[in-house]
Amino acid sequence: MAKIDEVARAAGVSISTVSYALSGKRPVSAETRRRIQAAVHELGYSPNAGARMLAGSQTNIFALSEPLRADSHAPSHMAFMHAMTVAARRKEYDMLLLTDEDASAGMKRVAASGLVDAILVLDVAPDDPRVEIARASATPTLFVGIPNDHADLVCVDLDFESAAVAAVDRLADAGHREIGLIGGSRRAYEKSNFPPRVRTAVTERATERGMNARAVASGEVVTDRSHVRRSVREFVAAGVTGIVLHAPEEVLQVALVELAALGKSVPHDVSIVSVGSSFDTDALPTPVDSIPLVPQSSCELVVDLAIELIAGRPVASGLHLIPPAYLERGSVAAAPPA
Amino acid sequence: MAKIDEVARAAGVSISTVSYALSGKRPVSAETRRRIQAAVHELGYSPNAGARMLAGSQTNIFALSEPLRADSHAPSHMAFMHAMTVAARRKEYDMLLLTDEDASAGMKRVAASGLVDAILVLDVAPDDPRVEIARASATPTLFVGIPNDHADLVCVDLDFESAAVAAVDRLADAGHREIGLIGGSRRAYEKSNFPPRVRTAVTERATERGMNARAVASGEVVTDRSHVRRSVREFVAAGVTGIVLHAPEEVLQVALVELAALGKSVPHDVSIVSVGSSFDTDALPTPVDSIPLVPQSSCELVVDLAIELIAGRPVASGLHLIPPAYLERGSVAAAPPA
DNA sequence: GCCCATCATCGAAGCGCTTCGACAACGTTT
DNA sequence: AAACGTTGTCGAAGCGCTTCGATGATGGGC
Repeated sequence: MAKIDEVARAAGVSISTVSYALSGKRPVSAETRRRIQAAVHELGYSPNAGARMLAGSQTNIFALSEPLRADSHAPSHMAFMHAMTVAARRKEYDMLLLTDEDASAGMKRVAASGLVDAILVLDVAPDDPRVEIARASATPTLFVGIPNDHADLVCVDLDFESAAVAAVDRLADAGHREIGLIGGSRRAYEKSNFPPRVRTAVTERATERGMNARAVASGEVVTDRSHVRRSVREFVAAGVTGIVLHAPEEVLQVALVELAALGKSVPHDVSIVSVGSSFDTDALPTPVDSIPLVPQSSCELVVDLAIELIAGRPVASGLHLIPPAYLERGSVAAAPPA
Repeated sequence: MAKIDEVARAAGVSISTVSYALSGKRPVSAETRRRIQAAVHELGYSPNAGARMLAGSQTNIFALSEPLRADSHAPSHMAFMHAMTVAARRKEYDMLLLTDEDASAGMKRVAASGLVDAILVLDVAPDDPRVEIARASATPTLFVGIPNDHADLVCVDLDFESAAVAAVDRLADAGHREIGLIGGSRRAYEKSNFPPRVRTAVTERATERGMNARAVASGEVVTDRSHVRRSVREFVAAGVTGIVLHAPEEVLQVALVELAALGKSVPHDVSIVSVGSSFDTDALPTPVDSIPLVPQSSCELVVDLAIELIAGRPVASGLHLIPPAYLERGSVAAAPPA
């Protein structure tokens, strides 16, 4: 743990010159900078975090508020936490973890103690209590996901409505007239914001395009796959030729297996599109067209916005929606003749 | 963001008295303490984290090194990260997340900058590169899991060997003579330390008890359940009456379903014990006897040990094994007559 | 009634960094 | 040759806290 004065002495300059050379906030001659960098390397110098926080006004730490409920879909949460931490590190920020039982108290604490420069909120519920804390706090707070009451908050999310519309349009363009939506678990519909948004957008767009849409929620797939299988059978019996799926990976797997069991081939008999999935549909036995929810995109955007806010630059409050991208994988074909 | 001098003024005392009243490091009269606490509450005072780090020698932050590989079992990792963060908070510590791509560099960085008081390492691989960093670092570093080369490291883990022995003994005592072990995925056997430990312990103990044991790995259950089902069928065909299972929840589910499909009832025809599972076997449709791997236990212990090290108190280096607990759930019965 | 503990409190010195203002040393402009 | 901006560097003042040594006030022992 070398200190800045040791570096200064080794390089034959003053402490402030070392500081300026490292921060780049004032010009330092090339030769001096070289000597300082050599000394830094030589001594393995790394500025003391506490001193930096105290003297500068930044901590270079974000807080990540992630409520880990027992029923959460762990892989998605992991993906987001990981993507967020990586995105932060790319900008020289570290990530401090806040847990659920701590959510509000934790946010207050890290803000009040100046431990973090900004708070990033994941897995936002429609009526999330963290919204109020955010409003009351002077520490920039950004949301990934959209609470009901989001005026004057900075929220980032995939544009689920557009994604749903794009999926429906793709099927409509291929001539499908009867489509089905398989959503997530009932719990997802209650605790999250976007499943109902997708459902509404799918049914509305289908109507606009003169299609007939039916929607079902998946059950708790980990424990019981029968619900999804039954839905698939009912869809097929009802003449559905296009399926939009907005659910975790397991649900898609089960649906594909059931279609195969029914002797229906994808995309010849039934076309299928996955919407807002945070997993890789290319990794499935049958690749599936998808409009993915890419954690990296949301996380990088939210980190960038956080940095803008920290720097005191203006950021538009309200929704920052990420335009959906349609990945063609051959699971959509022309509707079979009726 | 009130500061300590404002609290001091409001309480009519000096700054140092406030500090002592809050830390308890020197006696302060009851009356003075009362006034100070009132002022703290009134002003919403929370000590500045940076100043505290700089002046004191502690940061009250742990780093958590968690390599999130794509093939990791997200639910278990989540459970551990969460348990660790909660355990830390109970001791007034915050948790800083280190990602894999950062593992070694990140550990060095947080140690060199004095950002954290200790580093906690999760998901330890047999030949984990983080072991070397730990040895070279002055910052206390503790492992949950056991690398091959663990001399002079502080490692905490469930006593998997004893757990395996207890499971085998339970079956042996019930008169079973032919048992089968279903392990985790092949990858788990390569990347983790404990699956082979369990396998070895099970087969050795079975031999000691005069039993015949056969062991199989599960395939990648999320994508392909056939592997586990085949193993179960083969076990049954070979006359296995007791199954030890050391694998994720899904594997157990599949095994139970397959047993039912074969017309075998648990525990009447086949007894079954889960070993080292971090999930709740009570939540299954059929509760199953288990010797669980409880994240809270490991995490609380490792946090306690970290605090001892930080305080400069001696901690035995080497393995700190958590004794297994056998949870009886009625899935083991006397072996049926041959 | 005096001396010496004991207790409660205070002042001041850092902790290691950032940043502001100052100032040489130099070339440019008049 | 005087006046001026540049450029590169330095000294010193904090940032908000912890902690050490010192000091007054109190009370018990003789």
